[in-house]
Amino acid sequence: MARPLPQQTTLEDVARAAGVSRSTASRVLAGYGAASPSARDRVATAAAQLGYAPNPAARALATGAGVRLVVAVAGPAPDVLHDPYVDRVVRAAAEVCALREVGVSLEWLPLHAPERLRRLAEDRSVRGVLILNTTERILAAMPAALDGRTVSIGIGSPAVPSFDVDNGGAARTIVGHLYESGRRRIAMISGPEWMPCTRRLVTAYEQVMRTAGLPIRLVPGDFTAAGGQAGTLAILDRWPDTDAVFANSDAMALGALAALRRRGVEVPDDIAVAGFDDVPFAALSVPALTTASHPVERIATAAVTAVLDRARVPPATAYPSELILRESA
Amino acid sequence: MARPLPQQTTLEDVARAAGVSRSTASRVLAGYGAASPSARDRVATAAAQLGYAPNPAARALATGAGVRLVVAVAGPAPDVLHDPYVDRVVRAAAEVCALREVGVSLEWLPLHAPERLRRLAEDRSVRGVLILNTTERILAAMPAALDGRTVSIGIGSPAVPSFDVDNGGAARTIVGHLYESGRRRIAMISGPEWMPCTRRLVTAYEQVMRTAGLPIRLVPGDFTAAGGQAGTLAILDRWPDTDAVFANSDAMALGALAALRRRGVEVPDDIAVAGFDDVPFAALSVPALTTASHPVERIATAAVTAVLDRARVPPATAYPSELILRESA
DNA sequence: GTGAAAGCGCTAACAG
DNA sequence: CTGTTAGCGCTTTCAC
Repeated sequence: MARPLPQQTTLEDVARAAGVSRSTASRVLAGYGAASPSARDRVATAAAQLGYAPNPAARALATGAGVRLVVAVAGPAPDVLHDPYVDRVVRAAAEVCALREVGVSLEWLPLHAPERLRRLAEDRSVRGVLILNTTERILAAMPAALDGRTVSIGIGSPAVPSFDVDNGGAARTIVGHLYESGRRRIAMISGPEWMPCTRRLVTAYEQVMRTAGLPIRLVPGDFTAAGGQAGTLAILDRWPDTDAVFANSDAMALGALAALRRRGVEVPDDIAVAGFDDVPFAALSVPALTTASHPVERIATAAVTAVLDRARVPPATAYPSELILRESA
Repeated sequence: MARPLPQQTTLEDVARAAGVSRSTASRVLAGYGAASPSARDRVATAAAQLGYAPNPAARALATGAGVRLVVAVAGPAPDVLHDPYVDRVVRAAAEVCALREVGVSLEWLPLHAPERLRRLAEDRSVRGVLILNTTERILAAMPAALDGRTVSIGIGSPAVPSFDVDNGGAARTIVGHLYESGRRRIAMISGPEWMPCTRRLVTAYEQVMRTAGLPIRLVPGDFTAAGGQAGTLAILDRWPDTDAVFANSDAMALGALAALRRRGVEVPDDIAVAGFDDVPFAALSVPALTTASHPVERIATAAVTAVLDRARVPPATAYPSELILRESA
């Protein structure tokens, strides 16, 4: 046995001090269930005086509610966890969870083994699951036991509410901006194929371009700076007259900037470059990066709050992204 | 009551399948306490077959061990939580914790109200505490009830083991490198005054400079890019012949680069610039930033593992930082 | 070496 | 509106 912790005030103590039964105290503190104003009052006072704080473990055991929120990040390999975006989500989640005395744990969800979710479904310590990089396949494999305690930052389903940036709208805004500033031969470096958001960005880009009667110039990327450099060189090779590059992540955009500099191409004079994400250093690059900013923390907070409170939420909540105009486009 | 979760296999089930009592099964699974080889074997088999996983909440309730790890970040204001460094630590912690089915929550620890720790000490859901930006004052205010379940990334005390980068050594390496590459008028932009690591970097810098008979040129910074710009301008003003700037964070170094560019100063030809941290974009700046890389994830993992396992660890573990030579110095 | 029994702190029927 | 009662799943004395 671990060294005993200092005796903490328990619900029993509160009840005794308030002169009611434990159940009544429980009801009052829980907020629902019947309770006379006087009882309600005495319990509240006693709890405040004694500095009562419920024991989450006991509560979890009694209700079967679970004590932790699992952030499950889908991806082809465990290294998807090592991404500043994941860091931001986990941090926001850990902050929200702290208020409710629950903790966050972080796991990789193999793209091709969505049955791993079953383990989470059966684990009674799991209060809720937040899925990142959600794919159709994962949604299809979602165990029913997870219904009502799973949310997605990304695509959703009837059983899994979605909280996400309006990626399509954001892409249209960026491409629209490039168009309005006179660019006509706009290339795009997309993200990894397996990510659903990639498709949405690609579709939005293609729509805008086709509507404007402009050529599609699309090369695949991988969200890394190296990938951005490679993609940019590929674009320069295939379509030398390109006058704008929309990289679907800031890391790739920064890579694009590096590649162009090395080639002696002036940004934005010869070629405009736009990124996506607004990472901290997008403002510090040379030239400073025009990009789209996403309220990641706000989204994560809303998603986590929804799952912790078992709130009824709309099947999909879209968050606007903001165009951040700087020097590069 | 939340919708009932699917029935999970419980210790009772395992015991029944193994033909022993719950207590015996518990002992076997816990690993200590007496048990005949045969019982030991049957229980292990049954547990494996049934895919038994203990319920952490129940265990926590029975042992009083707690179900979450709190990452407490010391600082003057709640916004200390919003820092990529904190994100990295929390993410690493959440990854390690997942293996033990515990969660992480993140809290601000007011610099001037270390008594907040008492709340954590009394909270029976808290399995352990990881303190960031630890100060002497906080160590002094540490409740005894937290002994044995608290670790620090930063300075430590007899009661609180420390896991930290050898900041002094790292600073000596950086300043030494500047010296060896011929710089003699080396200025430093330090971090916030209240952070203990600031003092260590300052001391190391001063030692090296004094030993070499060189002038001390120190300006305060705040770890932000804006602060780095301001600090650099101040340095240029006060000591126009400065030939190197050591910014105590990459953000400040990047700010320094921006300020110097604006002033038409060539880096590294006129002035060398070195950073500290090796953030992802240090490699992408122009010129690419020479800096020191710290094994943040490794440190966090070790610290969290130590506190979760109640391991006996040395009072202080120092991790080496690595000099990352790039273009700026 | 093993099992019976008590209890961790809380919630939620269910009678009154 | 309130108290009684029965657990949630696990650990841990303490007799046998």
